[in-house]
Amino acid sequence: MTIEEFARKIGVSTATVSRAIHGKGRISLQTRQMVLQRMEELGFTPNLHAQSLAHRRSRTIGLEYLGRTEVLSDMFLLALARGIQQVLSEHGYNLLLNPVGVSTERESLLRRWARSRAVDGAIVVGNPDVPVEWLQRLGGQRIFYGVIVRHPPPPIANVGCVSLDLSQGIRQVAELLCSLGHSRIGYLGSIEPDPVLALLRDELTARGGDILAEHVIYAGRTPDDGARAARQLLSGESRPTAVFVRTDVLAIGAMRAIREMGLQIPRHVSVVSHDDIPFAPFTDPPLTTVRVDYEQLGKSAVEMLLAMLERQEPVNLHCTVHTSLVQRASVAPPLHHQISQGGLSHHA
Amino acid sequence: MTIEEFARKIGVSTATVSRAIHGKGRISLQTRQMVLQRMEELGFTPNLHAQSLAHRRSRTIGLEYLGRTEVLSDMFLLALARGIQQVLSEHGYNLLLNPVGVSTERESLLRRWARSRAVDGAIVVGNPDVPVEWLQRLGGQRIFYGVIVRHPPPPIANVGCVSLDLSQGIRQVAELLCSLGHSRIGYLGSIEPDPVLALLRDELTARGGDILAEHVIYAGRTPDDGARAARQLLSGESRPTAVFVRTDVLAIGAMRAIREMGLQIPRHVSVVSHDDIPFAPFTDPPLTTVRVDYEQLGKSAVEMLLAMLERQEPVNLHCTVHTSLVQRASVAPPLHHQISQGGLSHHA
DNA sequence: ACTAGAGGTGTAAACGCTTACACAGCGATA
DNA sequence: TATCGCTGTGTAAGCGTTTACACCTCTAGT
Repeated sequence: MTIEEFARKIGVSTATVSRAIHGKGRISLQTRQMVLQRMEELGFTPNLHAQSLAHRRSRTIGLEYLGRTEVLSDMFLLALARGIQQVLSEHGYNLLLNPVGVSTERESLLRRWARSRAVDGAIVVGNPDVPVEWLQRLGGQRIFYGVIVRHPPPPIANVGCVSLDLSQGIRQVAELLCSLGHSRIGYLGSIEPDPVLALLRDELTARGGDILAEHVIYAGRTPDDGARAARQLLSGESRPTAVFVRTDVLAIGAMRAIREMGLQIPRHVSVVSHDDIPFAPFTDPPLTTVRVDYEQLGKSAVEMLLAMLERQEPVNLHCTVHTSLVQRASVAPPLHHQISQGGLSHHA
Repeated sequence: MTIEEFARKIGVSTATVSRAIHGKGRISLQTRQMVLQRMEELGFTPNLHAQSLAHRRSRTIGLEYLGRTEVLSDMFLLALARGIQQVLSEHGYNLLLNPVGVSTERESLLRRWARSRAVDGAIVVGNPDVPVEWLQRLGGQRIFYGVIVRHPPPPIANVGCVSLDLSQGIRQVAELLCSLGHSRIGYLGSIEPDPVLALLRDELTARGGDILAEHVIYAGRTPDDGARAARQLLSGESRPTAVFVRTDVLAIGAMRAIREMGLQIPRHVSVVSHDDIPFAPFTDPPLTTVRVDYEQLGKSAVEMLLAMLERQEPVNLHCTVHTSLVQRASVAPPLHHQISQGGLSHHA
């Protein structure tokens, strides 16, 4: 059923129907309610494409995901999507997904979206990151973007960025470990370079702890990498009493290796990690880890994007999302601490 | 840039441009190539909404997910989406996501999609299932659906169904356990009623194994539920030498409980489970489990849907996707078997 | 030489909505 | 009573495509 047919059926003009639908323009309250009610009754819904064509906007935004697909950590996408969807639905927007494909052509796909007016704007998220040149080229178009990025680029017109600020979570890690009495902490990283090491070391030294150079080791990405690195780290002479593992995925392997070495967690070694993947509460023991609120990341990105779309001008806010520690059973005071200093006082 | 502007710029009519784009209608090869080339150069992309309006189809299909959001097992959505996207992109279709919201209004949202011609068809997936009445009401519309469903409903016009056929995977479980020498097997279910129990029991008894009534226990959904159930199951007098756990999520808890009871896996008790969630290879020990190919499930649903869309008639195929066992370290011959019968012969 | 048919192109009417503008009715003001 | 302004409604011109139809130019068949 078209608007014309419907209008004739209820005895008004198409303009009146349209005004009733959008609630703007001059229309009497009475007519408006009548039209809306009869819409329900007759089941008339305006054609979306005709609307988009006339409005020159589709109230649809696109989601583009670039990058590596990882078995275990991909689930952050789910949380991200949930956040994105949530905000979009509150504003009556739809979400369009780009078809999968090789990444070399992703950029032209995005451009195509923009030019065909398929979307009013897009959220771009990359793993591990969205290349800066990409973003710059994106800025040239008449469309707005909200990107979720690891390393924020210099400001770009029409491109709003949201990134993570890891410092808060890391500070909490330092606070926790030091307050438990750990002073010699191991660092099991993923890939170099990794600013988190410096962050953590600073926070630790400010509280009397430290990360010795020989206790820093970069592992890789998989649980097996983590296991290997843990064996290496803990087989040395002066073994740290606590280990910070850069990702939960690594930590899963590391904890297995630690157990296999005959050490107990957290009795002999405490483990703290990062990301809080859905599985983290179910490791053995449950993992103390820094939660990354991907849902919030998605929400913030969409909010920035929508703000731009509303005003039709770059609101080039660069905002960040904080992290925070989730404490579970994988940490405890160090063994020597309990004995030599009788210090259970640090127990929460 | 509109098609008119572009056509004028390159000195042809809009009709010619359109014919070049779609490669149908009478147009000389030479002209066509010229137009396409100049499209690249000038960066003209036809307006999607105008196209959809004129074509009366959008080459977009919707994805509707109904149901419970579970922490750990939701990732099946990711695999599903991957499969869906894959097939869609091969056919040049886009994917539209319904905004999140309460499930009571989901149906009217779907109807709205259909009536507003936002999508040509939709994939519907429900957890745990899509209500049959729903499907029946869906069938009344002029749009096609591909639904992923646990219990296939009676045939409905315009609604193609794909569901899982669990029998193959379950048979393989029985084969594996019996060939290893297990004869008394425990069943740790999730929620009643559960047809898998009957399936497994049949396959087992056909091979000399069995599930005693006192070895059947329904746990729930979470790892903690699994742990509780495992303790109950294995603390009895005659404890089974192997346990089939209905879901990996339950198994994670069950395995922890088993370890805590001082039993070794698989030395004292073998564990086989179902779903093969991404984490399954990383449990301790890695879980032997039945893989459910969600990606394929998504692909099949889309293929059915697209077939209907092409021919514009119900191809009411109801297809199924099979499962298959993935063997990992959580199974071994039973202890008594190794001793009393010296039977390591069953080791693969 | 004339026509039939086919291939190539252009013109203009849809597609189903929005909205600027015109216009009718009507109470208030002069 | 004529004028103004305001409210509510209708008319019609877009929005940017597709495609049926008309037209023109060939080549081939008679």
